[in-house]
Amino acid sequence: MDNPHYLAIFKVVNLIPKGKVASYGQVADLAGLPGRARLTGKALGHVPESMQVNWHRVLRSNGQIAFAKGSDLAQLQIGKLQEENVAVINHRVKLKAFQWQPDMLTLLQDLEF
DNA sequence: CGAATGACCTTAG
DNA sequence: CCTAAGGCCATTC
Repeated sequence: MDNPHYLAIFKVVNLIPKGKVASYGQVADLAGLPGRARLTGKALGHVPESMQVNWHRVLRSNGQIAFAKGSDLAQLQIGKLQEENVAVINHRVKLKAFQWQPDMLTLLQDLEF
């Protein structure tokens, strides 16, 4: 893990409140990496074990789970989401009800560049 | 060095 | 709902 952007990404992901979710693209934007959603996915696949990141709160822009249906990771993610009372129907969550709406002011404080 | 490959996104038809 | 085309880019082969 030597990409300097990974840290910013992890930081943003950990700001997503319990019970809410965000998309890869949204995370990338907030981390100062507009248009680089793929990098978010990349980063989440390389989380150092010394770190704890709430990767399960990150979904595709349409609310779908990013992993193949039935895969171990997909099951794990769905389980973790349901523990937080986020309903996952048909491999997808209803964004209208759960998507995170960050408050930019407090967000900037937490990020402190 | 070129080609393929993703935990992606958006627009258009 | 589905496909296709463009964008994006670190990694791996």
